[in-house]
Amino acid sequence: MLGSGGEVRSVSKDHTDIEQFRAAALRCPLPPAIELIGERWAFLILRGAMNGLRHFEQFQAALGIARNILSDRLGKLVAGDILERTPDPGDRRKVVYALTPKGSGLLPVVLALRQWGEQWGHGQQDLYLADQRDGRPIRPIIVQAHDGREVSIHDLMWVHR
Amino acid sequence: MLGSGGEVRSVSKDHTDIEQFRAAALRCPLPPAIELIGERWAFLILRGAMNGLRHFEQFQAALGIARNILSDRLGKLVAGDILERTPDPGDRRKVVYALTPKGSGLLPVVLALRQWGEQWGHGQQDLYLADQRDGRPIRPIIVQAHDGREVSIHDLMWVHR
DNA sequence: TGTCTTTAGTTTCAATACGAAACTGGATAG
DNA sequence: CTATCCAGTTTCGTATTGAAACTAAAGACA
Repeated sequence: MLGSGGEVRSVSKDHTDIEQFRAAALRCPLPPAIELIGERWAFLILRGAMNGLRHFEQFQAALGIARNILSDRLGKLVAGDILERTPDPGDRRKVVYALTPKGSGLLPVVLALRQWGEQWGHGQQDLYLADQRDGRPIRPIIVQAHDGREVSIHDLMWVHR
Repeated sequence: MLGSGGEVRSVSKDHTDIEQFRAAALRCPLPPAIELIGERWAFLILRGAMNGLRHFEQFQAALGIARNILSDRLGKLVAGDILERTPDPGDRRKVVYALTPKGSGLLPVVLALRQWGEQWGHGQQDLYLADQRDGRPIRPIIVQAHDGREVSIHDLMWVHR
């Protein structure tokens, strides 16, 4: 909020006010979101679901996660309306965990983090995501102004509604 | 990968192969990225840094985090080249934690998660982010095809380089 | 100068979360 | 009818977290 470094400019030109930050943080959507998907494994389970994993045993084998933790995380993701739990109609031993619309809504988050990791050298893959229509790779995920220009953190400011 | 549900279509039309998923996961940039910023508090520290927090005591007071954990997380973020630690030139008791370019690169991730939380009712704020140039709010962060069309998870496929 | 305060940690110890392995109970296959 | 599979749960040892007190260096002030 001071505006002298690598951060978003504050709408008030005051010096950084911790009380102000704390007040804003109370209504910020980030902490509840992090509580839902920020726990260890939750994000990787989400990635798994986005890549076709559906059953308990699949998640367990693919991620190598302890069964009790997997059970706990799947339950929380279901409770948070990110995954939907339904008995498999073809085999009643099995259970299907599928993304809800809310869960699919996390795709930009997952892809942005993946692209960031790729860009900064945290492993790289011989796989890329492409549009099915034309087979061309998707764009990097960026922050855009209303007219589509890419904006950096320095170009932003907080505004009161 | 089965392609019948809410996930990215696999380039191979085979049934979901756990071995294949595990192999791909080995080179996936997500797990290392999550190891860096997926720990409890790390993401909130990052948000704080993006909003002008600079000093240890500021982070502590703003987030209400235990001092030993804060110390540990700041150290890991510095080790991961997400924050840079420098003594404050004006007051040598103080230390400045500032975003590196790599840290600033996480802005799309933070904003995408924030927008998702806002969209799905996890708290809402009377603040919004705007472009300094024109004061207009930034666009929702989306996944785009090469030509700028918005694509959903169902429109995507994995392709081998 | 000497004392008080601020800043950025570290230490200690109790509470919580995690992980590996064994176990359970219902459904399916042969 | 028996063996196997699936989705969990239980148990117990280990690792992480959190609150509070403590430390060391630097600045403020008289």
